[in-house]
Amino acid sequence: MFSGSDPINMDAKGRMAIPTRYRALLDTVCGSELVITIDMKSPCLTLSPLPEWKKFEEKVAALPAMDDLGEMLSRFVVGQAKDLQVDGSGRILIPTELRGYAALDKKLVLVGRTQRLEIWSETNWNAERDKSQENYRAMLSDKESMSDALKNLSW
Amino acid sequence: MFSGSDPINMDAKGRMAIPTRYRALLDTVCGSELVITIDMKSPCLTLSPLPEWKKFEEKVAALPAMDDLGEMLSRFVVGQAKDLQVDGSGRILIPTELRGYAALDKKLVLVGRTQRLEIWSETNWNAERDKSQENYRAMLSDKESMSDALKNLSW
DNA sequence: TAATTTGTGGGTAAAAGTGGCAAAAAGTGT
DNA sequence: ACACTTTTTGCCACTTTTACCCACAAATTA
Repeated sequence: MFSGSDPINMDAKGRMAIPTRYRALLDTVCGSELVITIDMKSPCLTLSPLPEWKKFEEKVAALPAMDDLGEMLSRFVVGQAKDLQVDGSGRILIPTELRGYAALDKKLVLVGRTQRLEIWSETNWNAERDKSQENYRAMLSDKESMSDALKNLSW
Repeated sequence: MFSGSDPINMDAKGRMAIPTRYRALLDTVCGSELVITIDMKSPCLTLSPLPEWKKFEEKVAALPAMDDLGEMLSRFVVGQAKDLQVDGSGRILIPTELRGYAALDKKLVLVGRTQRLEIWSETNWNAERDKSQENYRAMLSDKESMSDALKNLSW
């Protein structure tokens, strides 16, 4: 569904334009109703079409009540999820309270992750990419510990 | 499918001509629909016919969801993959956001890698070639650490 | 050397992205 | 409850980018 990255400027009011190549798609899959929340693993936000989000929310709700991870996800991910509507000019308003978590300022990067989108500050995005790249190269040079998954990924 | 390297100039608008010898081939195998993304191992971009790309994307999608490697590839490789169409003059437009990663400026080198193509800046390409050559010679002189595969590679 | 093909550089029109204004809505205090 | 301030939202206009087209130059071929 979503792939590729787009550099986008957030305006002074915290609004971000959705790339035109996604707009028609979003309109058909969810009537342009989106859900935004934090990503627990990385300093970025995630943006999903409403139906996709609901599937995730149900999975979290189904976790055992005493499960620590479930509790955490429910509180911080579900607990901070907000509904958004794409406005007439194809933009969304990123809630103030979420901007800090992902350290968003003017320059953003919107990243397609198949079922959902990620919103990064340009700074965090570049830093994370460089870090991952180092890890990846280290994995490749250490043949011993290389996972089967990686060995089979001929590319 | 692809082999050999071609020096190509990127114009001021970020466009790059596809060598003539590939054009008919690309038209038949993928209707000139290509996918461009970053290479995690090296500071270059990779360019693949759409069907080839899909195979890779499926492999990544099949990796365990909690796998760090899978997450990394999905985010940075799939996440930055953009579809391209060869234009009427046999050129492609290299997305702005990918140019920086591979440090592309005017002089590029297009390298055939069997199933896909690599796009290098001339500077990075020369640097990488020199570095690899040194490594290779070092490996050849160190018989101990030479892998069987390399020993059996008769030339 | 002429003719054809390939590579390169622009021009232009359309589309997309961005910023700002102003009306509307919500919040605040008297 | 009303007036005033602040925030939000919708709208419009400007700028930048992209896509498409054409023209010229270089290289290849006849």
